[in-house]
Amino acid sequence: MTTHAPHPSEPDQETANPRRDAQRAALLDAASRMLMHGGPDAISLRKLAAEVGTSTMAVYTAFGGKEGLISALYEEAFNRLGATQRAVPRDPDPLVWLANLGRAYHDFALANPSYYALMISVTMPVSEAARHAGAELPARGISGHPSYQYLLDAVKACIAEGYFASDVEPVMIADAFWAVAHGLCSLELAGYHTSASEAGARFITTTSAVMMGFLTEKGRARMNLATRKN
Amino acid sequence: MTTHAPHPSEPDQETANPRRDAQRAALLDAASRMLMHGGPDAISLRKLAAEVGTSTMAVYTAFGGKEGLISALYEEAFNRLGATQRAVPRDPDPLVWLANLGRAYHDFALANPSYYALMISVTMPVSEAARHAGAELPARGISGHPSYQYLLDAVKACIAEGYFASDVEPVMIADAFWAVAHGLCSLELAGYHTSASEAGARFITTTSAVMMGFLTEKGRARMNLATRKN
DNA sequence: TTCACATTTATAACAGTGTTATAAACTGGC
DNA sequence: GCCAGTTTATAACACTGTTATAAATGTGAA
Repeated sequence: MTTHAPHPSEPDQETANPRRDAQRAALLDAASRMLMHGGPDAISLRKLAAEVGTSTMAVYTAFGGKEGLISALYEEAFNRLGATQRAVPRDPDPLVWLANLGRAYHDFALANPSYYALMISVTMPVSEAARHAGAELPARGISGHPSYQYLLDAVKACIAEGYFASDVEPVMIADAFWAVAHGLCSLELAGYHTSASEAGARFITTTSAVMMGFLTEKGRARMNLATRKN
Repeated sequence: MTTHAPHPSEPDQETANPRRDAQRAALLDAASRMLMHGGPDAISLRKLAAEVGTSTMAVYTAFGGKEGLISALYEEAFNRLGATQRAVPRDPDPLVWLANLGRAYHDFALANPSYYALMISVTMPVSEAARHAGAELPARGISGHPSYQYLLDAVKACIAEGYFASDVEPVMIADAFWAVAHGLCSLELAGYHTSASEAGARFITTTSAVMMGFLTEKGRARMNLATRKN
């Protein structure tokens, strides 16, 4: 609902038109609501224009078309995810930090299912079809995004601390965690897990399992101490 | 590819008339091709009817509509996955069996990206929108399907053999492997992994990691022996 | 202000889509 | 051959995103 307008940190010089930005924000907001209500297919340019009180042409001048609007929502989704990851405190223990990053990812996916589905849908093989249609994808996906960098940094810290084996590439470990988190969120959003507490336990169990897989002997010993402390 | 309809010399089983089934198969076949070409959205009932040489009404009498046709493709996808899982030999070592099941899942997803995307898309939060629209989902998803049963059996065998801890529910372990495999396939199909060999290595690394996480002390010792043998 | 240029808007038309009502064609059983 | 019961083809309906066009609006300089 609060699509942030230009603020002190980054003054947009080129688009200093408040009227245009307001309508653009209103369109994005209404589109976001439609997205959350029934997925990307539920976004109708006509209904959207009617809701904001303009014509469909506004979408074309502001976003270049429906695809551009969805790309904007796509960016919004990654920004929201990045914000949740940024909010995770950098714990002195990198394993704790990593676990908290995972929990934040999990919470985000469950709190914003439509946004999560959107960023996944673009990330899915459907993108091949979209690419074939001549459309350039909005971004390379999560890689290169700040949210992935946090994960990678946490993994590197775990390696530096001696928790994880140093003979495995950090990117591979980070991708493993990413894949696990994504897969778990997907299944959970599909409704395969009855209660929320069970889903939480499942998330912890599975992420801990893959964590265990990358631990060194020394790291495993430390891990056992940590679990005993809890 | 399709049964020869004109000649009535076919031994008529008690099943309904072969002419109808032939057209139904032709429609499903053409729809499958459209699906593989550009995803579910690329399936146009008009183009499909034109390709088969009939009208759009055929889709309604055979499948009840587009949704029914996609449901049929959905079932087809699960049947194909089930066939690949069934083809995996039941190795005396359940850990090997489990690993081979994972590889088969991986191979299927990469060989049939559109089918995989379809079964995932229905499994994804978009289903909530579809359910809200009044449509009943074709099935409960992978759970309850033979392909999941193979996975669950392999996990149970690993527990019985002493590889995996017996204090963790088999379903939870199976779901963990399922989530990992799904997440890895999703990311790979999105094109995040450059070479196929790297993707294969990543799959083995990650699945081995989560495997390691569920191993008992005894299982870990046996696992080390196995890796040494390779 | 006033004019000229650029942009954005609204309207309508276009090419699609899935779906449905209706009437013709076809089936299988007598 | 005839007669229900289906299935089909056609056309219409209600949508969709997109685009051409012209009016309205905003913008910037004289």
